[in-house]
Amino acid sequence: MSNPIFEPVPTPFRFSAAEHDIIAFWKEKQVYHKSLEQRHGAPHFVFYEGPPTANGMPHPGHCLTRTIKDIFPRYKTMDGYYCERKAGWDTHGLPVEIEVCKQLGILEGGKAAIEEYGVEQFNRACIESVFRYQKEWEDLTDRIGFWVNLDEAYVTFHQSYVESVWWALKTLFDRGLLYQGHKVVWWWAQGGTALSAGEVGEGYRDTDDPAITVRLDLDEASHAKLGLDCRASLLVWTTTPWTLSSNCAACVGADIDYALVHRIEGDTRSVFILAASLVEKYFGEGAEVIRTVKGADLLGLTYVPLFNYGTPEHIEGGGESVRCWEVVPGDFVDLETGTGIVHIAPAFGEDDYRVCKEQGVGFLCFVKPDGTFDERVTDKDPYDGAPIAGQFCKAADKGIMRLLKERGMILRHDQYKHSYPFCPRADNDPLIQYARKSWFIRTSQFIEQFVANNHEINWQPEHIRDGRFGNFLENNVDWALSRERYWGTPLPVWVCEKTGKMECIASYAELLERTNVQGTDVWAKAKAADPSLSEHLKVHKPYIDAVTYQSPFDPSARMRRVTEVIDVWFDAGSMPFAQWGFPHVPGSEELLKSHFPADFISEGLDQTRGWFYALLAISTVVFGEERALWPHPFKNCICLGLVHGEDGLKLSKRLRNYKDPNELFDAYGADALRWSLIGKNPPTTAIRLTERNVEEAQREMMLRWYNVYSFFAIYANLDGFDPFDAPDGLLLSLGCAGTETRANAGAERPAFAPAEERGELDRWILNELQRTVVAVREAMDNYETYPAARALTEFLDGMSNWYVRRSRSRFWASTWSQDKTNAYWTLYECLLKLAQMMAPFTPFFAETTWRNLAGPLPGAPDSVHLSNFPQADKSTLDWSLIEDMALTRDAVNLGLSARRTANLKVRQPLGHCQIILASERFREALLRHGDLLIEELNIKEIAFSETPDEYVTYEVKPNFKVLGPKCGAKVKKVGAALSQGSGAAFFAQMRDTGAIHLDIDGETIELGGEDVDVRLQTKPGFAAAQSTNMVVVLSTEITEELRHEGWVRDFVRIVQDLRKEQNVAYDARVEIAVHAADKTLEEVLRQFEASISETVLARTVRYVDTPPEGGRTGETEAGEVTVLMTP
RNA sequence: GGGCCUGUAGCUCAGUUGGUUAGAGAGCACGCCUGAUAAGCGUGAGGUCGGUAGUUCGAUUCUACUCAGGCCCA
Repeated sequence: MSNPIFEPVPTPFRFSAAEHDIIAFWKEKQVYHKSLEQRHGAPHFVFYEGPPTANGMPHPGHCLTRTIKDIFPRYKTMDGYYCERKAGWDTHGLPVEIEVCKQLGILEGGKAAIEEYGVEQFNRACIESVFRYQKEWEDLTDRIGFWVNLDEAYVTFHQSYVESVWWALKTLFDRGLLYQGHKVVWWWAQGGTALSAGEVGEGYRDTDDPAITVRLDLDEASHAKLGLDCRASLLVWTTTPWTLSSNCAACVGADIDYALVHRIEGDTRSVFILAASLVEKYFGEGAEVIRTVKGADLLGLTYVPLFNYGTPEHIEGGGESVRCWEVVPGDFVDLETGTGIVHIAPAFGEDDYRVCKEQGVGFLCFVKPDGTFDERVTDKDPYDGAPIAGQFCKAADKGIMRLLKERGMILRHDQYKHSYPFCPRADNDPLIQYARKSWFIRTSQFIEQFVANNHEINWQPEHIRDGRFGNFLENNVDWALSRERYWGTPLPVWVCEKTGKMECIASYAELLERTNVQGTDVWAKAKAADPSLSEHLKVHKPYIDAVTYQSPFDPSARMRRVTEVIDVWFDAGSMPFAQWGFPHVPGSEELLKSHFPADFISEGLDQTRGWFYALLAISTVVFGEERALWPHPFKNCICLGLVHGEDGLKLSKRLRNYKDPNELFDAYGADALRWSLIGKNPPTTAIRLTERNVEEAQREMMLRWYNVYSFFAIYANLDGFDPFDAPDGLLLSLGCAGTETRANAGAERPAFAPAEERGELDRWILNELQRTVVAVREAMDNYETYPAARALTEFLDGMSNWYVRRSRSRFWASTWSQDKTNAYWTLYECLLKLAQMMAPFTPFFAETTWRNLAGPLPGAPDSVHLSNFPQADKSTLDWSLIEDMALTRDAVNLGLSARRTANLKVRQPLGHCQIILASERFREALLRHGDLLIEELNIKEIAFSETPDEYVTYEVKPNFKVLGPKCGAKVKKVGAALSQGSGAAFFAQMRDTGAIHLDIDGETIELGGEDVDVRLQTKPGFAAAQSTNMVVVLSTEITEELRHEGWVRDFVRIVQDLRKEQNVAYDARVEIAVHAADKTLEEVLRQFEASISETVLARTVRYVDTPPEGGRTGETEAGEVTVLMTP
């Protein structure tokens, strides 16, 4: 032991400390860079990092994404690919602006407050805020073992990135795919800004609103069309009376039935039109329905606007061709609420806007951006005479309703409780849906291509493709690109101030090439005044806004940039090319070509409509539509489930329902955390990150692995096992370079023997190893971590709980034999290959074991991550070996179970056991492992019973899976016939003639061996246990000889316990003094003294008459013994 | 309100051409073993496979509806 081959393994093992050592080792030796260099010239495995934002703290959910993103690149690199991992940061957008507003204390002031503060100062604050938590992010990345190149990360606000995005927008602009229109947003009128979806989601709460049913009177022309001669009205329902003045259409479902209901009001007759199924709800049972028509029959009917300022000249984009106040079809009409006819105000509803656009209906808006009615609204509240104009829209509801009631236009007035969003920044301000001028990309034109492209992607889980993502694509609407904000990629469109004609600019340099460029000095001055300003700010607001040039459309006019910035999703989705600065940066084209499309990406499920969509949409639209090139820009995508907290609910900062990842790292290690995330269930399902799970992962996987590793290291060092003479075949399979074989200098042990020459147990575990390699590769190649993790867990279990357990005595053998050599080589290979297979999942401990174990191996890489992932040939697997061992383990378990039932502890040897088999084909396998059974069960012999009827009864049942398809409905009768007859007789018939004949309804049916299952049932009164395959019956007779052997084992156990207690070295010899209370026991001990001494390494054994001073007393079946042990 | 996902042991989860004794882990209880030892092994208890109906000789599995939870959207 003076010069151990392997580093002694510390006990207990500190995972966290060891991981820090590994991180230092990776850094010092630049292992990540080496892993790349080593694969230089190999096929690329392309990975895209979805950029996180570093202006928020990383939380436990990010542990999962970073783990998955690490696993596959590591795996593929070990498997021979070249896989760069370029990090990225998402830096623009509303979340950044909100953070800064909070810092500045101007959050509640809306956009006006930012303008007042100054856009220049504001954006400088933004750029500083962007990397607020960069260190925390980098620390997490390191600590969890995510290998990614942070030094060359792409950053979305960098000039090269912004210009790349500009280039993409210009290609769209030039192809006519970028256009201006309206976008209905959730609008915070008081703050003058649209809110992000997230913010809107936060603000929903239950509120009471008026719900009124209003009549829209059809005009004369429409009366005629319906053949009516009296006043006729469509009934519409709304919870927002203030939107009625901007009504432009009434929407019906083409397939819905509508009723024309006749009513007498005073002395006038009227007809009301509404969904047929709602007539009773509105008019009671006795309503007179003149007739029923389909929605399709109502299309094109026109009606009189509710308010007199609803006149054609107010219609935006007006003119002869624009229609208004007309019945149009819509697919969103439902009959749950309202009348089946929907009031359409395109300025105040997304569906409304869409349907008007599709139908060519005009646009009306009488509400200003600040939420008040404009001057064109001439009505006054009949209650107090206050003008509606100037009132806040929602506040005007009351006056408008009074007005309509007075005119007899309201048929019904209810209250309606529903969930409605308020501004989370100012609780009492209701949000309104409001159409804003906006820029769009014509994505809806590409739906077919999106869908086809999507179909080529391998999604994990699979249902995303046709489910969530597929549905989303099919319902695609044009991408609303622009944002009326400050900190974002500026929309690179310049407008001629006279003609309104536009140009799109693809880079700053291109901008400078224009005629008579002015305004660049604004940036120059700012930079001169403060040289610390980031150069990248040049392409941002407000500096870029200052740059103007002479209009090519009218020499007297200037071109000025539009004011908007763009959606941050467009930034993120542009990363395949923008990360290289394509096409402006020299060399970017080659980089793009070699890194497109990605083989693998992964993010949380919530990114379906975010990054995943942005990537696919931009790529499809920008890089063409050729089917042959699909899928792009990613081939495989894992959609991770959401990480939930300790309580199973979604992570919440407020509830603090999760532990800081760093605490978990310290307590259990990053490996355990990683394994708990991917090894316990598929990462595509919702995952609970609990301390218990991490602790469990450590115990189940890491500690078990550590135990085997430690076992090996202890005995290999004791025995001086040195793998220096590993044959080339083994070296090669481990990915070691191999060197000249060193001379077997004075080795006392037998040489390495090939697997096929080793014993059954060795061949078994090596087979299991092969099988595991096959399973892990199969799963990983299909981007499924969970089946891979299960296969690995099972392998480790077999290795620890069966191979090592069964092989212990071989390692302890005092002299080298071929068998001992074989055991060492077998376990050694298993541990090394396990380290390689686990390396992608638990990179730290895999590295720890590899570095120690492979150290003495000629030509072994320094790091497991520089080695090759194990190969395996499925066709050479010996399945019968695997099955036989499973059968043997089954027999052992049954024997142990029987022992327990009979209360016979394993230390008590028994004479024999009888095994009764359900099938003779098991016999040979069990015979082959007879020694193993004898040892595990501590019996003298095994036998296959000649008189099974003595112990068991038989039940012969149909094998439904086989028989079902053959006999169909007759299986039941077969089953009945079998259960009525004697099981033993059927079993005998089957055994003797190979078939069973049954008479069913006068027809003879022959059942072969495959057609039936035989079940064995133990008769009562035996120490026995059964499974589907066999029954194991123990002989419970204990002869004197057996009893004495049991005593000896009791005694040995007491001494061994003492050795452990006194910390006696594994190989140290001792003297013992014994006092046995029972004289017979002493005699027995004397009789077995030689074997006892050998087992417990005793030089001498003394028998004394009184319990020795300081001795330890223990209990045997033959009473107390007291033992004193001295070195 | 719409789309998608999930409901299997007290807990966390497996379970594919539909086949009759539905599994694992951890926890619990009991026991065993121990030269891996702050480990290891076994046994046991615990199930209307969310519910209802249908298809079928047969449904945890397929279909429809329904209930509960989650996510995305509204």
